[in-house]
Amino acid sequence: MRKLRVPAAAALASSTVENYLKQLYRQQRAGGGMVGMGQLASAMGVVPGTATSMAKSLAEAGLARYTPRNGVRLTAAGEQLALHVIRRHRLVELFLVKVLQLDWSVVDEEAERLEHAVSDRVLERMDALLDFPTADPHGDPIPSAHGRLHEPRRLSLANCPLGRPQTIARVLNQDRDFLQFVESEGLAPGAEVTVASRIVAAGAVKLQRRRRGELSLGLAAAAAMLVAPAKPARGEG
Amino acid sequence: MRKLRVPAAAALASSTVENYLKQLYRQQRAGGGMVGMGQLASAMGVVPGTATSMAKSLAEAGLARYTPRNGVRLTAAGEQLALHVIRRHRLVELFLVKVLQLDWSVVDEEAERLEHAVSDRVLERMDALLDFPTADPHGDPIPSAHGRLHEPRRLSLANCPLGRPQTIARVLNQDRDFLQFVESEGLAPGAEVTVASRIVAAGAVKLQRRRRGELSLGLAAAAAMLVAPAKPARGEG
DNA sequence: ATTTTTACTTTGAATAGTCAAAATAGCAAG
DNA sequence: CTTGCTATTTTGACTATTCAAAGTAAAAAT
Repeated sequence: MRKLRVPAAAALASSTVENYLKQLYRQQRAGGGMVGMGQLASAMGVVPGTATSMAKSLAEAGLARYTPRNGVRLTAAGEQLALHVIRRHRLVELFLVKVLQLDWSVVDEEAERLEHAVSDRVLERMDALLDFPTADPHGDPIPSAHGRLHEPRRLSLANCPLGRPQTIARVLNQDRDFLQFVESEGLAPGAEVTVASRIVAAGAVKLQRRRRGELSLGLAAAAAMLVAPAKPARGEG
Repeated sequence: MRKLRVPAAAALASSTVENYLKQLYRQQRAGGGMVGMGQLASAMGVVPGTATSMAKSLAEAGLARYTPRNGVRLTAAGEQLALHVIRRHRLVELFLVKVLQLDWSVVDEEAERLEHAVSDRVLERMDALLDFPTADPHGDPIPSAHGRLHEPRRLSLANCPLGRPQTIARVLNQDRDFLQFVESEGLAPGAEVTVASRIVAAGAVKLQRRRRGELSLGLAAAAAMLVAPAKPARGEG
């Protein structure tokens, strides 16, 4: 008799571990490779010693590689798990907005708690009910059930060409107030804007909106708004 | 300057504590008052020593009264918290059935995990989306947001009058196989049946269903099916 | 090169929740 | 009363996660 084959995603991680994985995944995306204990610690809101010991545990569990005084990096297994957590998070976010009508500025927060409690069974239902969406309300792509993630590289309002209409594709900053501002100014994903000018020295980006007139953004804010070249609408090309 | 007034339900309990409260609430309903450490322990699947120490913690937190060698009993505060947990559980169950189309035989299980992760904000939305329901898919009444619960005392298939049509009102046993059986035999809440006879010595209850003919149930199963006298349908009174 | 800084690791301790196993209380029989 | 049984309580230990604070290595600065 052969052993029962257990699904790949059967690895059970505590929600603490899930959060570390998620964070590590982000950081190693952003930072290119090894994540330092200092970064990890401050991102997780713990003291550095805690990050060190968690890094070791993850390594022991085969979810990460840890080199003292150098950093951690997820293994393939760790990355898969991270992607599953991210999938849960983003699907839940979209679900909360679409089905429960919550404001997009709060769903990140809510999903943070729910992502650890949603079973595969429930997740599949949400996925189906939402008609297998590919992005969450902030424009963040949703990993597939198999842990595959396609992140198109995009320009932002801070570095896209001037004078050409752009569609807001993704908002990187999940801060509540920021999102509320973005929404109130009509800059949610899907909105169309043109960057009129940039004064880098002053750190300001001047936008031209479709029917709302001008708006100035700080450079940091502009960099958090990813865009895609707008499809020329009928009668405009 | 006066202190900010914090909402009553602000007490934060770990999910472990929430589970103990829920369990305690049930047991002291069923058993009349004090709950013994043995009962609590076996209901929670822990050793008696663990129950003792948790009982003490609950007492320290003001959620229960604990008398050594006698038992625990929830305080008013503990009962309120328990009712909030039960509200979350039951609302989530109904949501899973109605919105996510999960089978009622599995929602108890799922709600067990979600009930600790659903915020008030999310819960209110579910409540509204479900149009403020008063019972979950098993017929269990849903406590109000203020922690009030109305449990009509009901007869069961094991003790209701013979020969009179009854409507299934509530199924007390949440066991997956049992629920699947109940459903497949057309005995879900809302169904109408008549108890034809009871042979107590043999522990058997014979039912007459609307258009499905006879069915025999064990006494334990019958006792788990609560009923209400059926409203005489038009043309039958 | 030697010092200083910064980042990291280690160590010791705390909390929540748990178990195993030893100690004990209360009661039931004799 | 004394023995025994059962339910309960205690004690000691263990895991996961965390912090504070002391120790250390590598990099930066002089």
